[in-house]
Amino acid sequence: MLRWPIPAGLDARLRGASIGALTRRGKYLLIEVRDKPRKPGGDARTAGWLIFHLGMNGNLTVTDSDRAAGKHDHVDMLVDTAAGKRLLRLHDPRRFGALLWHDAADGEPESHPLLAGLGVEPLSEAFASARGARLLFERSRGRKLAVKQLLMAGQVVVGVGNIYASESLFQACIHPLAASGRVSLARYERLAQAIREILAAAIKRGGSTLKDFVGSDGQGGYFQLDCMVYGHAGEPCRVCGTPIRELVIGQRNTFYCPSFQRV
DNA sequence: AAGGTAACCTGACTGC
DNA sequence: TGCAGTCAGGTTACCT
Repeated sequence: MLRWPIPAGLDARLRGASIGALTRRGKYLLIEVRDKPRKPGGDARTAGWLIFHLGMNGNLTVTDSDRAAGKHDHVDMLVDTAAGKRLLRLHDPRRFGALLWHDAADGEPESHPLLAGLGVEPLSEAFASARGARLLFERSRGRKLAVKQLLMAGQVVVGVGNIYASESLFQACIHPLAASGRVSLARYERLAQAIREILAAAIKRGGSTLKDFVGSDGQGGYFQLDCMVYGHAGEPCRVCGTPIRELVIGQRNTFYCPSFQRV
């Protein structure tokens, strides 16, 4: 049992099928599942999509087919590869992750309830240049929600987790508690640009490893070392020397420089 | 409808 | 050594 039960009958549905396109939406991973052609030489048909979420600590690995399942290994899928039989294994100690099925009969995966309300990809054209700023601006008018919560809600832009929200707001000189509906377009332009830069830098550094995160190469990331505010409560701001402050917004730890991050 | 908050669950760490 | 308490990279569900 992960966040939700794994769909009943999933194993039978996957048996004999093949893997199609691998895509991602926000923090959800999508594996297209294709059925065998009805007759030899026919076209493989999209049966549906496996939707994975890794929660806080989950991981998906490809491992030897005879490797015994360990603690917190929840799902094994036996896959024929060019290198022989391998196991695609879902491991998730904290069980905040999920494995769901979206059937092709229900349309594109974007229509799945968990994906339907997601905002734009931060590194896509839809968030590029002034467009991201305009999205944040327009979608926040009339709202009192703190700007950090707006970022993390994923309804306007996805992928901005707790670390990157604090870091982006620092770079844009915006106080995390600023009412999102009162932030100007000009400041959202700084923020959108900060989000793109911070995420690109984090990707370049292989992500942020606070404890156990590893990337697809099995190596930890180093962006946590570049964080200006996250995890630095009480230390001098690397820009102005003012001690970094920490507060809790929406149950999440938040770090900021009280000197030049303004509401 | 928006906003707050409780919940899901385990492991690592701290302090007594 | 052990036990209790606290805290984590995310997201949904359920109140008001």
